[in-house]
Amino acid sequence: MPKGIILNSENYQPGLSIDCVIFGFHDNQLKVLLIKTPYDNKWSLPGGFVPLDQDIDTAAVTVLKERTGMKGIFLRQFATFGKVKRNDEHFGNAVLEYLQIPKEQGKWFRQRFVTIGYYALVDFLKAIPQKEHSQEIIEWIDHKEVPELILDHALILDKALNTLRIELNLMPIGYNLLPEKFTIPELQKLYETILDTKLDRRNFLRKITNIGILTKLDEKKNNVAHKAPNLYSFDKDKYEEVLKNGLNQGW
Amino acid sequence: MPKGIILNSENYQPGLSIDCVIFGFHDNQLKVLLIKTPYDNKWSLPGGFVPLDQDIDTAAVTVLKERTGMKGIFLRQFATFGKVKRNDEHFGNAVLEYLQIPKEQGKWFRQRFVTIGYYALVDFLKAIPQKEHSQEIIEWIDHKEVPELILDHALILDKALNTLRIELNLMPIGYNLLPEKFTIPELQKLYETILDTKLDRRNFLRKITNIGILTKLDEKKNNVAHKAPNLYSFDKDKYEEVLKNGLNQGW
DNA sequence: ACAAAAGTGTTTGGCGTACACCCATGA
DNA sequence: TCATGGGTGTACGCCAAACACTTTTGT
Repeated sequence: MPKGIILNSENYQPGLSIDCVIFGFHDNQLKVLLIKTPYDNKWSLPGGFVPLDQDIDTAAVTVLKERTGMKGIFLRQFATFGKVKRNDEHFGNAVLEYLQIPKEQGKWFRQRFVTIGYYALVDFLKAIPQKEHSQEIIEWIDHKEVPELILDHALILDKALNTLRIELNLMPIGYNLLPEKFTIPELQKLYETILDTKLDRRNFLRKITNIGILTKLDEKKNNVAHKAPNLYSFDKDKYEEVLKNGLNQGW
Repeated sequence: MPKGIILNSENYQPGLSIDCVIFGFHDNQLKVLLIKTPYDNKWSLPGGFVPLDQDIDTAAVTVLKERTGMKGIFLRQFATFGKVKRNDEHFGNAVLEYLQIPKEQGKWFRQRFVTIGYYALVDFLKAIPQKEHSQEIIEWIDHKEVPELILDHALILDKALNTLRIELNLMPIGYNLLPEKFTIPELQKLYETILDTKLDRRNFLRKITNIGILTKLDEKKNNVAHKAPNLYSFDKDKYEEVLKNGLNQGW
């Protein structure tokens, strides 16, 4: 929240917030969009409050649009966090001080906030981090080099990543994180990064093409060291279909 | 909430509730614990509010304990529901009227409630539905014969069941829903009921025993028509281990 | 004896895994 | 020409799916 703009707590769902874990993929790294808090040396997930007249999903979409300039993005609720101690007193006071809110009026910030976690998958190149004001620092950070986060945001991030790992088995994912045209090795790197393992190239190719959502383009990536890899795109229709039905049925 | 006992809204997290989808298994039916609303011909999921000094998970445990008399049960948060319109005006007024609360003081009930959904798996025979007061009607109802529910509870129930279906592929489940000693056909019926399909007996046996969490007992079920099936129990240690690591790794 | 449910084994096909060779390109 | 990464194919093993016969027990 920008300094000086005091939110009217009457207009928001009390004690409830949204936090978004926004994932992007670039330079073979899984990145997370984080915001530096001005009053502390910690970072935070982009988040917001829930207007009384907005669905929680809508509020999450709003956060995403404000922070990436993008609409119609893959966005999914994954968990809600509501430990009594998740707002520590220290945090509340630091915010109040920074925003110069008298303590009596600071009830809003010191109450326990229950926060609903959403994670989003976005095309790194299309999502331009948006500052809410000129001094704000908002950056893509490699998920392996995440600095100290406020509150329980580390826990939230962790849970988001875990959810992503599990959902990777239930649905194809690259569609949202890669540009329209991409190569199989790029897609594989994405999977490897998310899962934090190495995968076999040949087996990966077979498995991913067997899903039937990829279209091999008659085009190769250029300006590239070594042999030029083939470009692919997602078959949107088939992708949607698989999304609905799921991948690994199991039983 | 029992008639006449007016809750002090000061003590609860505003605009937030817990709803529990409590599953049991009996007579080859997947059952859900539901409560009849006194002021309407609809039913509702057991739920409650979140005391300011309680974690949301704790509040869910409390609901479960109040309603089944059981502690230490399988309980899992699965989604949070917060559409603006999920509290319809009509519902709020009906509650207020029944509880004889003046409309001015009824702000608490007419605000939009965001509700956190939990689902629980319990041993039908051990969980005795607990009334909060003598007139209350609380019953196990076959999930295929669920009557009309208030608000968006049908949606919540649906989502819970869907989550259960998905998690069935990630972990063994019968442990929580069956008595200590059970037969393979019973376990199979449970799976069939949850998934709403028929499974092959022989393949099911192989698959389920291959997981390595079952102990074949030297004992058969008696007082049963036809050939007496063997009794099994879960190997708690191995079960816990599998729970941690998950079943279908996928990638 | 018969019906209904339980126990058991085999075959087949597909998918996951492991692994090796050739090709294209920039340095 | 060499190093690096990309593309392709094959053999093996396991698991899942399909399927039939025997056993037990109550009626």
